Amino acid sequence: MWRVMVISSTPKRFVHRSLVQRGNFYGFRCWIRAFSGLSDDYREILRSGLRDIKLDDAVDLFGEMAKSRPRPSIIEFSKLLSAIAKMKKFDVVISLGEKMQMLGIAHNDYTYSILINCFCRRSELSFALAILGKMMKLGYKPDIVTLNSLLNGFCRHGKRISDAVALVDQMVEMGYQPNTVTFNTLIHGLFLHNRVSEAVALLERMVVKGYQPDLITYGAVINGVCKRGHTDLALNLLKKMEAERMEADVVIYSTIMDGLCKHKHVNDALDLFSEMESKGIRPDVYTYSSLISCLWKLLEAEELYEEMIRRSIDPTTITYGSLINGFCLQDRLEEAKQMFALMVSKGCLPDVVIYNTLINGFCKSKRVDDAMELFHGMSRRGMSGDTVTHNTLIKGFFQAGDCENAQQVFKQMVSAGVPPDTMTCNILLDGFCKNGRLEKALVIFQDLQQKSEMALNIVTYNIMIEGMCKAGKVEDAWDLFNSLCLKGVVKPDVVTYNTMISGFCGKGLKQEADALFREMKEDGPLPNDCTYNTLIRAHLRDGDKDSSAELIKEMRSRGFCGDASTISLVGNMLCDGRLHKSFLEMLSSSAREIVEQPCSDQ
DNA sequence: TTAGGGTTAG
Repeated sequence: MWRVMVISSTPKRFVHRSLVQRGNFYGFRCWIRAFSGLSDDYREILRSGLRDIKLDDAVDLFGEMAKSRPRPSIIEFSKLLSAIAKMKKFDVVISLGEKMQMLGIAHNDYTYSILINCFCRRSELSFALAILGKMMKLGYKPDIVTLNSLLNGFCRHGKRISDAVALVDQMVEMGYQPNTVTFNTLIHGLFLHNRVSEAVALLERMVVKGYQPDLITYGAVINGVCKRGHTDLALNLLKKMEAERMEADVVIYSTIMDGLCKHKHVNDALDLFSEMESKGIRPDVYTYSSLISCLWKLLEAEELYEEMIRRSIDPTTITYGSLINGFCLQDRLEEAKQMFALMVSKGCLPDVVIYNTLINGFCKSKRVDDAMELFHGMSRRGMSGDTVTHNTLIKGFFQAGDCENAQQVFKQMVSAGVPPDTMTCNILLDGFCKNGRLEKALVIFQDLQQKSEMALNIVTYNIMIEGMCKAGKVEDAWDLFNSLCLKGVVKPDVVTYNTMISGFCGKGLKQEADALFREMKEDGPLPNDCTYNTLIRAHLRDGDKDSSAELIKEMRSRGFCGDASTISLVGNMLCDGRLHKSFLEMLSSSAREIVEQPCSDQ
């Protein structure tokens, strides 16, 4: 509707001076007038400021307000729209805004501003700009709030971060004073577009220009740098806050600890945990959940769980999820299930992620039946699986060699209206290839390429190239590899090259493998340990000691070493006298241990 | 009555 209709309004401002001067008495009359015709319940909801209102109730209230005569003022409508916008139901706000239009309820600058915000949050910038134009035509000058909303729209939009930066400059030129929200929005936008150094620079410029960054500003920057592994920078920012006498809170500390843990500085994280406590900042459920999720390999995770219970910090679904995931990763499935039962007994409702974690754990442990039982348990609770649930089960059945049930789950997924994604396709293709049904995979692959809109990624092609190579169809694989290079839509990665090189080696096409390796070094992805090991084994099997030695040298110089199968091959060749002991020493330091051991019979 | 936004799980 907005697409064809330009919203109209009366430019009159509602608050009249005489009305204000008459004070409370007149205000009371207005109050009565505003709510007459509404049921008592709704009057109460409006009076209480719409806190904790549910979406359905809000929409019903809108209907009542629209029907009641005389109608409540536009201010009441704007409060309601704002409450729905806070629930992030932007599409609902937009459609109610359209309804107001149809019912002849005139918008004002606040409702326009809310609508601009909603269109921006939905990345529908053109509509936001159209409303802005309409608003200005009616004589409303956009204020900093409206402009910040618009800025947020530019920041969230895929390609318009430069426009966002330009908008701020324009705002200043037009005499607007940017505020902390302006800067925070722009900083957040820069991070969304991975422009880390510009975001950090903006924080510094803020300080230079005399704007005091707030906890949100620091939090956003610290989070942005931590997620990208720059934990040193985060710790420096923490020091800077201290220097500015700004007290970091539990969120800032938790964010840095999470970053440290995820980037393998667990001890630093635990130090920071002590530092935080010594400053009297109490860890909360986020702090504990984050630490537990990072420390699942260690006993500390379970200890931390007990500690938080002792300190009366209530675990959430996410805390339990981290613990359950930890047990699953260690294949301690019974304990995972016990934890699941514990969380349910404590009244913490499992969500789809919890189920997916457990289902994944059982599938990985080749217990697909138990995984299916959990899946049925979900239905009994009135929950339905999402794309991840189905992907996990399909993969589980394929890994158990059960193509029929894998297909069955896929069919169920489609009939239940759960949208398959690229991962689903990759799992299906890989499953059929690995279960000796390349032909079936090829049919699906062709359909996907010709008849569907599904975006295939490099993993899809890697799966097919590997499938073809393993089935001995190296020429077909090579055609597919070359078609990738020709089309240029998806770029071959190191795995693509490794798979193809391995395919050539497997067919004894060593020259082709070498040629591809050279091509890779000139104009492709960086070779990794797998590339070298594949080639080294091929050359060793061919008895080409010189080339093998050369490759080993090159591999070691790049910081890689022989993998298990290369070491085992060399070990065997050493035993039957085809190789000299020095070869093994060349491969890796850990390989020397094998030299000391007696040769196996193989 | 309008805006931004920092922490946790598959």
